[in-house]
Amino acid sequence: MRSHYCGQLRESHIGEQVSLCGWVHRRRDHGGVIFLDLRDHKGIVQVVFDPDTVEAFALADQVRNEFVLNIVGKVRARGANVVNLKMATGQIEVLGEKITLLNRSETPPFQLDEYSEAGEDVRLKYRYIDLRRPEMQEKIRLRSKTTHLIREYLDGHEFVDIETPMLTKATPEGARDYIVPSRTHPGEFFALPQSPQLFKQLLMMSGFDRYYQIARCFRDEDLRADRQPEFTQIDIETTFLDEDAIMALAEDMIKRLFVELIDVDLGEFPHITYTEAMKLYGSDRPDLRFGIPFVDVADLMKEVEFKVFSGPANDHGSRVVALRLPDGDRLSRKMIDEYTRFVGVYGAKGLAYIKVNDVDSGIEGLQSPILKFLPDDVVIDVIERIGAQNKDIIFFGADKSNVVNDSIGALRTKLAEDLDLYEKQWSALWVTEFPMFEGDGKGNWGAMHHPFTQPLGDLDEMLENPGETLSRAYDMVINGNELGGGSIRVNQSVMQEKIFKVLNIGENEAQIKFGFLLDALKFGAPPHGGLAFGLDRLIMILSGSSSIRDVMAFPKTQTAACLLTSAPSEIDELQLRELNISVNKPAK
RNA sequence: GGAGCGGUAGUUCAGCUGGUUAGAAUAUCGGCCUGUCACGCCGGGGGUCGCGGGUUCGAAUCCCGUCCGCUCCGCCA
Repeated sequence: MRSHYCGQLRESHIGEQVSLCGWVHRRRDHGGVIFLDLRDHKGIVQVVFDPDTVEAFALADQVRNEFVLNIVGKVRARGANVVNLKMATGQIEVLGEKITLLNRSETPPFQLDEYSEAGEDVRLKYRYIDLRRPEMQEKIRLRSKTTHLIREYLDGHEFVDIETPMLTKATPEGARDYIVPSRTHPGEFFALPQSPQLFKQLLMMSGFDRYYQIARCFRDEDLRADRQPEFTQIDIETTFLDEDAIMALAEDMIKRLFVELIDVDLGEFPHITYTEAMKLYGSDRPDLRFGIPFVDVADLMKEVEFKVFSGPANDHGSRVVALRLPDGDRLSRKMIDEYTRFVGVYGAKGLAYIKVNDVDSGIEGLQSPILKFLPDDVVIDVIERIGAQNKDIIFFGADKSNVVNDSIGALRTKLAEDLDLYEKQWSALWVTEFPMFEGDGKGNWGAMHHPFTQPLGDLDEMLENPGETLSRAYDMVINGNELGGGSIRVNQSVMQEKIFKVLNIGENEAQIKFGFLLDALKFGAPPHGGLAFGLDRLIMILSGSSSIRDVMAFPKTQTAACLLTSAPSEIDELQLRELNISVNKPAK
């Protein structure tokens, strides 16, 4: 039926008879001549109909947008005065000889041209039409190319692609599970996997040496612009490799993807420890496309009444940092108010700042609502430490450490975005030596990565001092996005038991939840480790998308619903009975 | 669970200090047009102002509730 793609026709085809299949992108009727722009996924070509070809002309008159046609015609050069340089096919056109109407179309719910913008809800309801748009075609095709290259790379490095179950065991750790009722075991439930974590570890114990899977994962948590309940991981696990070897391999793979897909050389990834990342940027996924590091000044302010920053008392677990924005005089009062509101979202109770008018004039050269609350020598010391220059604005965060890190860290990236402070386009790095545990301040510990991560250092010391214990975990960060992460796993049951002990998971509980893993560790479990990348986020970055939904063919809305299929939906009474489920609908 | 923005024609939006018949652009339909390419010109049709309640002589507009979409915090690795 088809001899050529619409978008592929060029001057080299002039004189050829072609048969094209596609959708009517636009129709221009000039009475005596009709132009149809025919579109397929390769692009658009103009087809001309002349009244001499009576039948085809009559049909071209009837045709409307998004009708599906087969057109037979002859490629010819356009006259010099009607060449369209905006079109890839603009040097030629097809003289239409015959139209076969393959299908009609109702008027589309939104216009498909590049000049119209439809709301996302309409686009999602008619996703099959939205995906016809070249922009969406490009993103979904980029995704396909990416997974292809990943498979090619990993296959070439002796990785084995192995599928793991989707119906699996609920794990109370981590995120909320999506639950599937079991018909054959009344009252019992499967969970959809949050990640293939334990299965891939078991596969290492089975001697597969190197495993990968492009695996769908599920987490029943609230959505964000970069988070969907159902998402895809590039899941990787290896045996007998240490973290440096694993990072080197993953880095090589990602670098190749960037070169081959978007022609970007990411360079060698610097390594930075978690501790340093938090100290300098207040974030475990710092955006290093620009500088502006935190400068700690708490020691200079020991004697200062902390209230001037609206923070809590100067006690343990708090932090005071300064952030130096060069040419800060470009910020209006209104913008500073806006940033004050912005940090408030993260729990900061205010945003103190000092404007540096003339750095050589001492205290006289400074301007700030907080100056009157601070001893002059303290202010001068701070200004000196941060290396202030004229026109700078110095922001301050003073509060509990996590509030300072979250709020000033977010302010740092927000300033970069708003003021375009980027010094380079790409920044890829590794963050290493994450803490093993995070506490709630009441002596309860949770695993920061997951409980199967190996701690660094002595195990007895870990039991003594969980808060100080680091781990053999690592994250890859690109432009401030956590792209992936992993760790060297626990492969000895003694170690695993001690970790459970810190997590206050009793022997019984551990047996019930992870008994199969603890058993497996006793039968010759080799050293192993790996990592997982968020495929969706990777495609977002590669395609420059601001929403994860734009790189998924059929994403869900913020309430985790599918506007296309109207899922989730109620099910039959009969289905419920078979599953031994009764539903209590919440009162509306 | 919380904060913010939005919901008006098929679509994108204006109207919102309450007051005749709710507008624009585009799409759509009809007519004209032989070189356009976001064609042009003329004419027409098209509205549960998200939904429910309230205030009022009168509500798209004010108030309360609710649903939906988006962004963010919490949550989530």
